[in-house]
Amino acid sequence: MAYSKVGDEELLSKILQVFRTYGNEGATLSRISEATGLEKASLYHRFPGGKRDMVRTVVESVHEWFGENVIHPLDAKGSPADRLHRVLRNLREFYQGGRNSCLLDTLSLPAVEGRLDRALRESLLAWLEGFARIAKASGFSERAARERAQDAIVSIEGALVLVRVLHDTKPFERALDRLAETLIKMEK
Amino acid sequence: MAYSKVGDEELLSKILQVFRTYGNEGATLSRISEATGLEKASLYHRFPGGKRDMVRTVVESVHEWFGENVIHPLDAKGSPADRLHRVLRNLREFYQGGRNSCLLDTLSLPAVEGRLDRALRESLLAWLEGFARIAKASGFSERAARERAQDAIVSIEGALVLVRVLHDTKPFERALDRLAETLIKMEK
DNA sequence: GTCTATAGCTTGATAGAC
DNA sequence: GTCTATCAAGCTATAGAC
Repeated sequence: MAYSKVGDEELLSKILQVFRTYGNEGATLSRISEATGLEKASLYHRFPGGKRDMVRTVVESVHEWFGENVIHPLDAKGSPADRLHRVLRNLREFYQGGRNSCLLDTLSLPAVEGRLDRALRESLLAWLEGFARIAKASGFSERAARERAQDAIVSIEGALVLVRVLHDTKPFERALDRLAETLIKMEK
Repeated sequence: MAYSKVGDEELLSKILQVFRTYGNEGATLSRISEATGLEKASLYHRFPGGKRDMVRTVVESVHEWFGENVIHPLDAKGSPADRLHRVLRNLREFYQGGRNSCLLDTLSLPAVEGRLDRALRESLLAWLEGFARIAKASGFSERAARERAQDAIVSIEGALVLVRVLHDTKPFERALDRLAETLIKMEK
C-alpha cells in the first residue's frame, strides 16, 4: 500500500463514518483501513487500544460535537424557535439528510464488548435534557417539555430506521420539519 | 454436547431471538448454537443454506406473523379503535414491552450479504399500508392517513432505540399509548 | 509514523461417525 | 438428525523493517 498520512480530525471522521454505516460488528479493521487509507498496524499506532479505543474515541467525539452544535445552541440567545431552527440545520447536516445512521442505534446492540453503554446513555440523556429545556423555554410545563423532548428524539431515531429500510430520505425530512411543532409552543 | 432435539417452531423462535438481540453480524453460529442447544452441524442440517438461510427464514416467519397478528386484524370486524387495540396488544407482546429490538432495525445495516433488503422493505411497506388503511377508515384523508401511518411506525422504531439505550421500557409504552391518537380520528 | 508480514483466534461451513 | 472434528477465510492484534 502506498505510504499515506492523514490528520487526526480527518482520520476520526472517516472512522466515524464506518461505525455509523456498518455498526460495531460490521466495522471491521479491514473496512476501517480501506476507508482511512491507513494499514491496520498504523491504525494501532494511532489508537493503541485497538478497535475498542477507536469506537470509544468516536463516541466521545460525537458527544462533543453534539455539545457544541446541538446542546449549546439550544441555550444560546434568540427566540426558542430561532434557536431550534439553527439546531435543525446542524442535525440535518450531521445525519446527511437521513443517509447517516445514528450511533445510538448502531452501537447499542448488546454484542458490544466494552462498557460503551454508559457513554451512549449519557449522550442521549444530554440530548433529551437539551430538547426539554427549549420546550420549557417556549412555554411548556416541566412534564410536558420532557415528554415532547422524548417524542422529538424518538421521531428522529425512528425516521432514520425507516430511511435505511426504504432507501428514501423523506421520513427524515418530515421528522425534522415536524420538530418545531413538537418542541415549540405555538400561539393559538 | 448432549444429544438434543427441538421442534421446527421452537428452533426458529430461538434463532429469531438471537438475530433481534444481536443483529446480523452479532448473531454468530456459536451464539445460535448455544441458544438453540443444537451444534453447528445440526443447524446446517436444518438450514442447508447456512446463516443466510436462517436469517431469510426468520424474516419470512416474522413477515407471516405480522400478516396474521397485525395486518389482518387491522382489516377485521369492529370499530377502528377496537381493531387497533387488539393489534396494540399483539405488538406489545411481540416486542416484549420494548425489550426486543425490531429486525427492521437490526438487520438493515448494509453489511448484510444476501438481498435481505427487499424483504425488509416489503414487510415495512405492508405495515405502513395496514396502518394507513385503518387511519383512513377512521376518517382521515388518504394523504393524512399515510402520514399518520408513517408517524406511528416511526414512533415505535424510535422508541425501541431509546429503550435499548436507556434500559428503560417507558418510551415504548408511551409510544404504544399514543398510537390510537395518531391513527384514529377523534370526535371534537 | 507508516509499512509488510504474521500470529492466534473466531467465524461460517463441511465430512463423516453414530 | 444429531454429534465430534476439522477446514479455509477473516478477524483483532503485534513484531519489526524503514
